[in-house]
Amino acid sequence: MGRPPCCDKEGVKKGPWTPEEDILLVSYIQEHGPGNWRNVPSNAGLRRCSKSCRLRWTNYLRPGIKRGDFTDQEEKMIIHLQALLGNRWAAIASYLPERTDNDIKNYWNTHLKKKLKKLQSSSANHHHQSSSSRSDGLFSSFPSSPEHHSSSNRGQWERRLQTDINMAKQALCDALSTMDPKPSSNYSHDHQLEHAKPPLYASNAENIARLLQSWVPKKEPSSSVSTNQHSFCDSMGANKYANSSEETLQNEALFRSLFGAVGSTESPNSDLSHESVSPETSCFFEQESKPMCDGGWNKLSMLEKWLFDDDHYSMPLQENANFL
DNA sequence: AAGTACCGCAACCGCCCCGCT
DNA sequence: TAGCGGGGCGGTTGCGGTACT
Repeated sequence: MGRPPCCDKEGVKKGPWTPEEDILLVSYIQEHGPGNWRNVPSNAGLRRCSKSCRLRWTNYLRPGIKRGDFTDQEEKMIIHLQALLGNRWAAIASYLPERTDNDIKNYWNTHLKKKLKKLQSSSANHHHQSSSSRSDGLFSSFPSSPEHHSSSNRGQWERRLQTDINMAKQALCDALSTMDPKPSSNYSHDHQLEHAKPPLYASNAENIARLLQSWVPKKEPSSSVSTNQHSFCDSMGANKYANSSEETLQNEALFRSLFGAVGSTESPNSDLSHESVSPETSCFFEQESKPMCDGGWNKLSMLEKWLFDDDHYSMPLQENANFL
């Protein structure tokens, strides 16, 4: 007997979610809590696949989700975590409680990949005539996956990776345990979110309010959905991108702080060492942390510290330098 | 102003993991 | 112990918006 589909293919609506559907879903989850997704569509009166409901909730409606521009700090964490963990977006997202794995994945694919590629090519040109080992080491610090490594080093790489993952988890555990008297060994981002944001559905109402704020009842259901959604996004501060000059400045600052050694001639071990977090970046971190209500980022400073710590930054650099 | 190309993101698809029986 | 099924995850797609010609 074959496995039945999670939902009937017939009569199941696909495509963009309407505000009405969002409201139905959020109302249901507020009342019953997330979980048992198989029953959610029927119980909530939605003609949607259970998976679709779950995704909509986790990627869009869940409380505490931050949308819009990624901060430099978030970018750095994503870059470093991607180097460390590969394309394990859920794992990466667990360290960025306000971002979803889908968001991070999209951001990586659309922004950071290009950014790093661009940086890689520019640096390759810059160092073409000089010793290449330096730049190789730098950019090999951001492998897309362990497959990029030679098989002879893979075992070693994996052991180090596992060690660092464990250390990261421990650091995060320590950081989070100070927020919540009930420590958890499970680090799904949902759990972290719940710990970091004590009121379970605190921002649901906010999400819905924002949703409704820009929602004009549509006359033609098929045509206004995306417009509404964009308005929703805009109303949530997702003014997608800053003007280009500002973005350029930010990128430069990012590159300087992230890859401060690029184009310079310091010793190889100085890659992304603590000087990679420039004073202005440190300052930025401080300022950036404060608006995070509940002190979430402040509480995570241990992890940040770990992430930007010399030793851990140098791990992938030094290790990966051997893989090319 | 119109047509085209490109980009970003929400959502879907299909595989995998893991708990339950 | 094997099979089932729910849920999670990463990769991919398709659509709408924007930039360019």
